[in-house]
Amino acid sequence: MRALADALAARGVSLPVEQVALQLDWSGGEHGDLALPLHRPAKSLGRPPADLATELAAAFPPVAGLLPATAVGAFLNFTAEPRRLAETTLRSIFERGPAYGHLDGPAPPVCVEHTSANPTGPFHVGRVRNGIIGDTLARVLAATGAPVTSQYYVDDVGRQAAMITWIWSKPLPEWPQEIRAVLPAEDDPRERADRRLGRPYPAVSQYLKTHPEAAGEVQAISRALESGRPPASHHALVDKVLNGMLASLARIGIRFDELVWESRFLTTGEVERVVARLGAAPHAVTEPNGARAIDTSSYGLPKDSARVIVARGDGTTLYATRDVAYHLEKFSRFPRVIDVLGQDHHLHARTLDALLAEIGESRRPEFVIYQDITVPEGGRMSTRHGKAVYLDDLLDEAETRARAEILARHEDLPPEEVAAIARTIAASAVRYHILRVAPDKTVAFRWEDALSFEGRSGPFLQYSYARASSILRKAEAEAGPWPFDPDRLTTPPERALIKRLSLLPGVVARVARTTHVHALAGFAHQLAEEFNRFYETTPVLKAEAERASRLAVVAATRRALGNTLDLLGLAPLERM
RNA sequence: GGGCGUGUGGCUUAGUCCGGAUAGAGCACCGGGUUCCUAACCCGGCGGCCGGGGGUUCGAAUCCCCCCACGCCCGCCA
Repeated sequence: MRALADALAARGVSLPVEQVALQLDWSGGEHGDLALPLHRPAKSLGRPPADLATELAAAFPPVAGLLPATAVGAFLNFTAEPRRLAETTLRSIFERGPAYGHLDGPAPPVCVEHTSANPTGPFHVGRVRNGIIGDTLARVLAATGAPVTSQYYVDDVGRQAAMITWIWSKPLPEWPQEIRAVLPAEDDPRERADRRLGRPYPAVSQYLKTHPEAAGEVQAISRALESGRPPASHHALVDKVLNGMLASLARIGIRFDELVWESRFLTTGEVERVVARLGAAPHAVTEPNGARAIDTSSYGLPKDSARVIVARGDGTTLYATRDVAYHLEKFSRFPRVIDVLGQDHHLHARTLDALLAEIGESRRPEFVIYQDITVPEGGRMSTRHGKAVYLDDLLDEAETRARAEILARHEDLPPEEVAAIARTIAASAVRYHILRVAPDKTVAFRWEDALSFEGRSGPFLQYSYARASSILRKAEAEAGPWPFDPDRLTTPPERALIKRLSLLPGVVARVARTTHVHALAGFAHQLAEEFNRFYETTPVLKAEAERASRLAVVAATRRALGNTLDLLGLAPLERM
């Protein structure tokens, strides 16, 4: 299929119209696989487009793997020769196996930083959108042949982390009453650390607004953290909360190659060097109170935020300054650097760009910006405003429902297997539900949608995979691999399915280029849909002459769908 | 006020970067389908002046301009 564009371009030159190749477009419709609109060239020739189409169709030389070009109205249509498409597609899937859909590479090493939520407590669904996008992007980039490193930037020196240490370093009797009130009457030892240790956080945040003396204590801890003398319990505490949070993410398949602790850049002196470089920068200014700043008005930032403070009068630094140090380190290791950020960080991204420019750094991270997840009452999901749905709660509910669905279908499965399948279904439902929406679109969270196992959902993909597995399981007595005869794969559902299978590598390439991971989610649904149509209309095990060839189609679909699930971070299921 | 983003059937959305044929899908609703490989499925139907207006073009959901609505950001927080 790829060769088609080249073949046409080569011939296009010999045709009277030069810009032919530029008009090529995937139509994917009933008219053909590739369509060439001829309105423009016809106009420049002063001829009716339909005439030109007819003439070109007749004159177009045969191309290997293509049916003869046809003229429909003003369009010149090309269709892949189904026999050959089946042949090359199935063969490629069987040869490449788990790598089908992957590109040959190599591609330059890339760093994907995502999630990086402050270690202050459990994840709500809004925060998890970052990880779902980032983790999926990392998987797709790896499939292009790039060595990928995913990073979680742990802010262990900021005010948020200081708040956690502040409250937990006090003996319980000394806790302010309004904070203590949020603790449950009895400690549940089974509770994970992020939930237990993060529980007081919203109350602390509230309390500090009205209690300056407490805010002062937190400030003191903050300074201690920045100066590299953290309270004894600090690191272990943050580590515990963080590990609880990571366990939560692991439930939906999100994982990290590296945890990057922000404190590291302070202790190595890298932040200090950044401050020095910024002090010597072209637009460096010093505020009356001794704070160091950069005037970024020449970078087109909104004028109200044109002055970016990089160090306070007391010498302590701010998030943006430390982020510069972090990015310099990333640039030293990776030719390509991607940051996944919520839209509330958009201004920060532009500020970071400006600061990098100020110190003469020419490289920039690529930002993948996504919009909020909102709640039905309005506004975005937020722990502090008490408008949050926690990932664990959502997954727990999804598991409960999945279990009921499984039990309604299978009475004989051992409980452990039911539980394992339910976990997998729950994870895919939640992950897919977030993944399917374009990142620049706000997601309005609704329980009934997030818990859907039907239609455009993760479980639908898994169900399709399970159906394919089931057929192959039943056929196994006769053992694969299945030889196929392209001449026996001629029904419309078969052809449509095979065409879809052939598209996966192109989708991977496009997603890697655009970072639009939701497009892969869309492809997965189309593939599963195509397979289900095939499944409903085309007998496989009971077929006679076509049996082996159809089994090959099922095996190829199972493979390609499995690879796609893997790229999406969803687990395949042999039965469900 | 300034900046960024979004607006597509009742609801959720794809397509917008790179303009082309009848704007794809899911949910809901209506009507069908299981002696046959898992009905978490399939088939059919209903439902769209693509926020509004202007412009460019043979052709606009897509490009340009203006307006409206909604969300977020505009800290010596992160």
